[in-house]
Amino acid sequence: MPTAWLSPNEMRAWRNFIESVNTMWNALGSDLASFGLTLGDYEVLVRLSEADDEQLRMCDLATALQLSPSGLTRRLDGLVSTGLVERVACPADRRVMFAALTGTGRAKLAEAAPEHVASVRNRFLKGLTPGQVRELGDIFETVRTNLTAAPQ
Amino acid sequence: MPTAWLSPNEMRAWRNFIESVNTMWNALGSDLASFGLTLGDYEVLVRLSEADDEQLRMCDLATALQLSPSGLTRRLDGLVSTGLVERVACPADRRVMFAALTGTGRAKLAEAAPEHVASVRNRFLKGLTPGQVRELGDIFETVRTNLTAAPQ
DNA sequence: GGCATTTATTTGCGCACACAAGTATCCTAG
DNA sequence: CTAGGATACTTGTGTGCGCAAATAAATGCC
Repeated sequence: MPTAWLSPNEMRAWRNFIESVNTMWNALGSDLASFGLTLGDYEVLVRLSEADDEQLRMCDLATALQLSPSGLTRRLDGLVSTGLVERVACPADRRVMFAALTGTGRAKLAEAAPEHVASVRNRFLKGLTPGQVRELGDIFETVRTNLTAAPQ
Repeated sequence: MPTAWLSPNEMRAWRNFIESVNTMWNALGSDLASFGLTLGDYEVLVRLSEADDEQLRMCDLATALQLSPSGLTRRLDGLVSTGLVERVACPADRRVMFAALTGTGRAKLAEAAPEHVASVRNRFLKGLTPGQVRELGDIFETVRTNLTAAPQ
């Protein structure tokens, strides 16, 4: 297995990448904290707001968020306790629970979204040219496709 | 505060990015699991191996790894218990502890590194052109600089 | 129709980490 | 040389999440 070391360019890309991700994630999270939301909470609200009837089955939501079933259960517990989301039983299949956006949840998302978008710009996209943004989309489309293709 | 929504290109970049990062992180972690290492453990070994005398002060290591002091203490506990790292008291300043690579730790890193490099290639760099890799380095250098510049 | 299998969710448990407080040590001003 | 503050690390506590097991319900096979 002739595993070449990373080239200088590759090393530079990799190091800058991993160093950025963590910092950026923390920054985005603390920007959202003023709304009483975590990044994870926000993602739930976005997914639900985009869904038909503003609700999703737990398992579909877990998949979309790349979360384990139990992880989603717990994350939802928090959102339910603050009234942003509610659990709705499915009449057609009594195994499934829907996570459904409440009016409060919709309002909270509307309140936080502009700030979050500004945050993404500020923390991530700010200094990049339109060409770089396009390239970034291409690159991570490749990466994403690559990752889902190679399961193991 | 005229916060424009994300353009289609920006949205595409952002979504592909966040969707990739989590999956890639998990993949890299599970690639390392066969060596009994977590990604965090591996990072510790790399940093120590690159340091003078293969040792670093805890606080410097914590900063390098973007970890809280307590987080590093606990992470090191694991590595010490498996014998890959040891704590060494500093004679000059009795407050500080060095984290020092052991022979076992050096060997473990040498064993895991080629596989990890292959993993980074396979999970991340695989489908990218050299031009894209260079661009990636540029982009995340901008992002990283941007993030450290804007503390709040 | 009845039983094994698959699917959906929650609960028990453990791990990794952050924050705050505690302890030890060093540094600086007077 | 001593008091106050800064610095380095660890410990107490709580949170978020994954894995495995438990529960419940649907589905498929005979």
